[in-house]
Amino acid sequence: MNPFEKYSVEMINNKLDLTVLEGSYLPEIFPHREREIDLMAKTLSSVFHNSRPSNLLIYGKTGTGKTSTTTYVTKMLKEKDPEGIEIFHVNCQVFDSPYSILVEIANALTQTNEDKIPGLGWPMDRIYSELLKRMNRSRRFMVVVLDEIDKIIKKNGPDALYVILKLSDDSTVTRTSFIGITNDTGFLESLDARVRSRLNQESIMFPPYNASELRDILKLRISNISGSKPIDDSALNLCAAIGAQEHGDARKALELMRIAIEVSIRDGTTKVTDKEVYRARDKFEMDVMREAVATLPPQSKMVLLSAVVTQEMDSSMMFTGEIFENYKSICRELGFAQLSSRRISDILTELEDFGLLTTSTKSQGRYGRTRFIRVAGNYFDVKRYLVEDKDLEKFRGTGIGKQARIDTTVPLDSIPPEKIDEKIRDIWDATPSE
DNA sequence: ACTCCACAGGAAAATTGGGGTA
DNA sequence: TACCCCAATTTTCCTGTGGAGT
Repeated sequence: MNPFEKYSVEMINNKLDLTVLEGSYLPEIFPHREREIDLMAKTLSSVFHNSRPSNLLIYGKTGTGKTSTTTYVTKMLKEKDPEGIEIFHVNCQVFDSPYSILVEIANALTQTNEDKIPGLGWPMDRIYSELLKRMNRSRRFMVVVLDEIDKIIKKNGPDALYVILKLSDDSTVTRTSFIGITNDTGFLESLDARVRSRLNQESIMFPPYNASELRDILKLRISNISGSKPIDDSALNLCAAIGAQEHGDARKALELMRIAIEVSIRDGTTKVTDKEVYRARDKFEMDVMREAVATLPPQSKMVLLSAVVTQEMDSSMMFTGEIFENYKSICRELGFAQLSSRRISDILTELEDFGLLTTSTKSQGRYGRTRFIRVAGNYFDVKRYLVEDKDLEKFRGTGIGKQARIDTTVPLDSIPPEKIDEKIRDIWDATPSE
């Protein structure tokens, strides 16, 4: 018997479809967001008076419904006038330079089988004029949603946005408006005045949900689940409470509920109780960490491995220098080229951003000023994820450039140190691409 | 008051590899 | 094929810094 039979049958028998609890699900009703939706609609409604809507800046913490309400409102706007309005949603975490964003928009504007602009190689001004050419042909209102807009500034400096926002001046035929979404409340201050005044023509703040608001959201979503699984009221309240604790995060509350239901199905319990929610929370934390580790670039994985090993050797505080030293020997051992200490410093910051490390800069007087670093959460779990990771387990040549593997049939010792990088390059060049 | 450790983190140069053109 | 342009990534070089030691 297929081992999945038991579980899938229950899914089918109960007609349980949990997609309404997933992050990508776009609801039709947004409880406690009436004010925000109205404000957004009021701003965008300028298109019906044939004038360009003001640019809009939306802020609020994660899971306060910024992205989904914006998606909903813009979708409704387009429904009102499908011919005259074009909506683009750009996730700036994926497309994080002005270059890639302009290319993305230009390629989305492709009509018929016009050539796609390659993601690399073209000069910036050519992309810009090509985009303008394509835009001015369509004779429409265009609304560009820049989701996680703070990422652009963070990666490219304050001038990056200026180039993009200039589009609304230069596109004479197509009137272009921007909606920026960010969860960084200090974002505005990091902009210089000209960009700020352009972007912040209107702004909407999304306040965090409180526990009772989260409960309303959960109730509404659950009522949309086709099929049923009994859910204790207290379990529902618990999800809401945890979500409220986490800066009013609806996404987390919904995700917890989804996992709790899955746990309940897997364990064959008759209903979802507090116990399932608590187990869901543990599973959630671990999944987040596992995912974060798995998606790291190979070099970051090695730095993290070094941190784990360093902490294991000496459970007291460790600092940047120790991690760098151990990182170097791990590289030697595994046959990876090593990056400079400056780069490792940045990677450590990145790992902190991912929540895998916690750091605090401390001054030790005579003994220098450095960051003290801890592996976040249970370092044994992190180590397990790393050890079972294929990048660190086998080092098959799936990396690129310097990240490729050294041929283990050639003892590392037989290569003079100054030739090692060259050797890696040779092997990489000889590696047949897939 | 002055030094100086061990870095943090900014700026600029250098390297890398895709893409275009001749 | 050789060569130039470009963005992205990494290295090199650099200045700044909090406070224990002297």
